[in-house]
Amino acid sequence: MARLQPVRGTHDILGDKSIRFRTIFEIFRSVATRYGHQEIDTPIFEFTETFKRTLGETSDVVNKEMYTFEDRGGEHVTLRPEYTAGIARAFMSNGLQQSTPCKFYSFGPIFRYERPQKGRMRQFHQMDVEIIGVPEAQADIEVLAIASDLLNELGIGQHITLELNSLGDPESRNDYRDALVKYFNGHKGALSEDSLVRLEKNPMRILDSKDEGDRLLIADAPRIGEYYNQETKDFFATVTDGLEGLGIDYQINDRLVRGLDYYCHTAFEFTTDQLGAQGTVLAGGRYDGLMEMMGGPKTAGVGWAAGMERLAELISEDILHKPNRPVVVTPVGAISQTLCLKVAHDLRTSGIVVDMGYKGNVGKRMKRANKQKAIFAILIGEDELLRGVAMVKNLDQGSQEEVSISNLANYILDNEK
RNA sequence: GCGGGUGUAGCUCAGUUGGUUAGAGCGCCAGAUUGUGAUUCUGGAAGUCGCCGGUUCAAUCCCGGUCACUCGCCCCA
Repeated sequence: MARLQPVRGTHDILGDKSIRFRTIFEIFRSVATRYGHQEIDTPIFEFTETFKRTLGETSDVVNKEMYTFEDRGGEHVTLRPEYTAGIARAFMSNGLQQSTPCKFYSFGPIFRYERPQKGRMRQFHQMDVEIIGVPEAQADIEVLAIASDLLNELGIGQHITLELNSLGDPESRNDYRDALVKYFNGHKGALSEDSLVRLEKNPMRILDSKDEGDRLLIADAPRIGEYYNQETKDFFATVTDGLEGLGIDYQINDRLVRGLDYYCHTAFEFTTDQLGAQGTVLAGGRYDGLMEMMGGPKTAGVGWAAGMERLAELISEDILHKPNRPVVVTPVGAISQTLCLKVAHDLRTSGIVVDMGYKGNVGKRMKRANKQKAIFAILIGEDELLRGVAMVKNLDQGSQEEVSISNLANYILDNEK
């Protein structure tokens, strides 16, 4: 038994969970498709270099969270810890610079070597949306609209807040970073241990700190808004105006920063208070510097990723895309076995969900039909066989009536809800 | 990677101040009911008490380690 368990932080997806995943993905696909996005599936692993270069050597994702290994050919590869780098790589590999704008969506497993918690695992699943090759703020608005539509159609929009910030263009961002470093350097003695490390590696991260002492300092720290140049202000105003025009609520959070190095301008997180410490359900932003950093031509991009497992915990039972309740075909005695197989097959061909047990007497089979929440049981014995009819029992009402076998499919299609 | 909690049947959980055969509910299987389900009744199967080691005449219980889960930190979807 000891080893008959999944690797730490991985889970089997079956039953109710599987239905939840499918429901979310189908709604996601429907929304993304309506915005003209095309599906893209990139490999679940890439050369390690692809992620190292884009995520930044100092990020936690690169330093302690990647599933990296050497394959038999001596290549250094890594299970993807996020989507954007792989999609950007695919964009360049396939020469899509010729075909911008590119609007993509994707769904699949993501891997991070982390300590598991609720809503956080080592293999989890993300849905991803990217618009590549559009420097205009309209793309930011559109991508946020997709997110908003998705959460609303999942029925959880009211539990989720959109937190929005602008990291500014590179000039604004650098000015602000310098000001921040200067400020915190003057208060080193009061900073937490974690934040002292952040000060060296990723100073803007300090703004995120949950440490109480840090929070006092942060309250008086320079605000990013004070360092926006005109271009940044205009860009951000276009985004917020667009959201207001679409009736999408947001909250400016100027402490919201991104862990990844390639973001600029718009950064956002959709958060909830219903998932403990893992409140972020969907997050993303603009990454105009990414492609260049990867060695390609300068290409704008904006997108987001949403965590499937976290969304699956939030959606309510009644939006689930469950399969139709089955109809159960029940031979009464061995004599009608062959006919029942044929009847079941014909009903399936007509699009009806049909189950037929493999053994057992009528009582057993009815019990099983009930357990499967079947809507009808179709009983065919010697008597019915000879007369070309079937006994159709409505398992909700307990009533039954004879229906001619040639008319069975129509009868069921007319009477199932 | 750091700190706290937990681990007894498929599931939810009792229990043993260390002592012979470890319990319940739900679920599962069978029968009452071999041409009719849901209720009911009767019976049954199912546990290396997470794993390894230590203390002890004796450990599911105490101690150590380990694995997994869980809550928080770091970080993130």
